[in-house]
Amino acid sequence: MKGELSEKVIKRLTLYHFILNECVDNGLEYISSPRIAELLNIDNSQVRKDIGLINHNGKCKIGYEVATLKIAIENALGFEKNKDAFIVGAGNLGTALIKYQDLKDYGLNVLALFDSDPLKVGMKINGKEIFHISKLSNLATRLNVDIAILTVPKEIAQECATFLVKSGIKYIWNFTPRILRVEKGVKVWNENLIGNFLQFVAQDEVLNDNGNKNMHG
Amino acid sequence: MKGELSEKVIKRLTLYHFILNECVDNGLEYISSPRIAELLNIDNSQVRKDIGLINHNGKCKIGYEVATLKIAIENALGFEKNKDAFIVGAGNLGTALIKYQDLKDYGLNVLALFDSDPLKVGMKINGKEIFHISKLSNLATRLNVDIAILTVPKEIAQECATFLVKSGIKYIWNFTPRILRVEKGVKVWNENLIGNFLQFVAQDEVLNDNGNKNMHG
DNA sequence: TTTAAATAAGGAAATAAATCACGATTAAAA
DNA sequence: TTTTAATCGTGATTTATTTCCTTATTTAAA
Repeated sequence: MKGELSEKVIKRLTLYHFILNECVDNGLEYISSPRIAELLNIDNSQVRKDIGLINHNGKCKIGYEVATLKIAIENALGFEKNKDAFIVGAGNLGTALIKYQDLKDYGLNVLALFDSDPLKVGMKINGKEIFHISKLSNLATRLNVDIAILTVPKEIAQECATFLVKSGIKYIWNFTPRILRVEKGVKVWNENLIGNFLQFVAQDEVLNDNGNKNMHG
Repeated sequence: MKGELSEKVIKRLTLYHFILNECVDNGLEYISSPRIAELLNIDNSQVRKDIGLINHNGKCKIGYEVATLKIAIENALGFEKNKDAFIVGAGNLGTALIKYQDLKDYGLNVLALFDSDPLKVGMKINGKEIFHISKLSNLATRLNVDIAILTVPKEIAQECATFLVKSGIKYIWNFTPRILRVEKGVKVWNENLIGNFLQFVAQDEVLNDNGNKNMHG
């Protein structure tokens, strides 16, 4: 890999990966950069640049081999490495995520959920048990888990984050609308579902440009 | 507003909005750009530039007024406009989203869900009825809805999208891992939950830099 | 075999974004 | 009142990203 991939490049690579999966389903062996670019409404040389960044080569006049490019992207983005995680907060979003097959497809393996509600503790969702939050430290150590998906109410987001860090969690995928204070060495990825979509809708109504667009968030 | 806001600016503005909400909860009246920048691990002049883009002014030596900056961001991002939407696909993600209070907080009002499963049709989730997908065209016209949240299985994503467009839908918030072909005038926002997070984890393990980071996706 | 057309690869140019630097302002302390 | 220090606002600079353009390759058609 030629250095670190930027956020923008990563997003496009995941979109290329979507397209490659569809090619596999349809039995397509090759796909060209102009074709990928057309589907995403972007410049075709950008597609080639991105693919070049992960050191993958195509064939002139033909395009890229679907099977090998797919693997190259998976390797570049770390999909092939299995990573264990906990979901903290067994509410609607937490339970939706545990049922979300895609997480597993992309190598993120959720081992258990945690909640403080005694009514939820002991229940199983999709075969994964909900433990009381007080059990998290022990289990994180025993199972060597350092990734947490935080889906608790915003009011307790910081408190939970502090607890997670104390329990040895190093990566927090934060679905709460709070900016978490964490100590050095801990990384937070803030997921922000709605912001971009609304702006996407709002801005278009202002511009009223009416071109078709495929955008990624 | 000074022209169109870039995707990156929008993301940061939503993060500032998170911080401002917390300030309101804590009774803080003013917040400075260095403070916001510190929470997000970004440059403080960037915070000022972003806020300048939405034509909001701060006070030297004091910072920005929380209440008015919050409103300025809400106006810039269109949170204050009420927008009606349908959820298409009453699976796990669809039902989680209908229960997700944040959508409403940000002005996105989900009126109903749609599914093709006869067992689901007629049920209500959070007071919102699940209709058979065949009813969508009529309801979209009657209720003047042009936003659809697509949470169906990937195998039928394109088929559904084509149907939605025929039914008058103009904005598709696409949670499926497929790139949708839509005609001119229809906009697709591709939500891609996992890609960035995994890269975030994977890349850090390679670098092992151990600085703390708050990042947004 | 030759020609034509589609494409990859990658350097160069143009555009966009982030950072730096500093003057102006202002609240609070001396 | 004067000084000090924090902060805003913004032009200039640097860095990153995208687009453009040319060359080389290769398949398929003439």
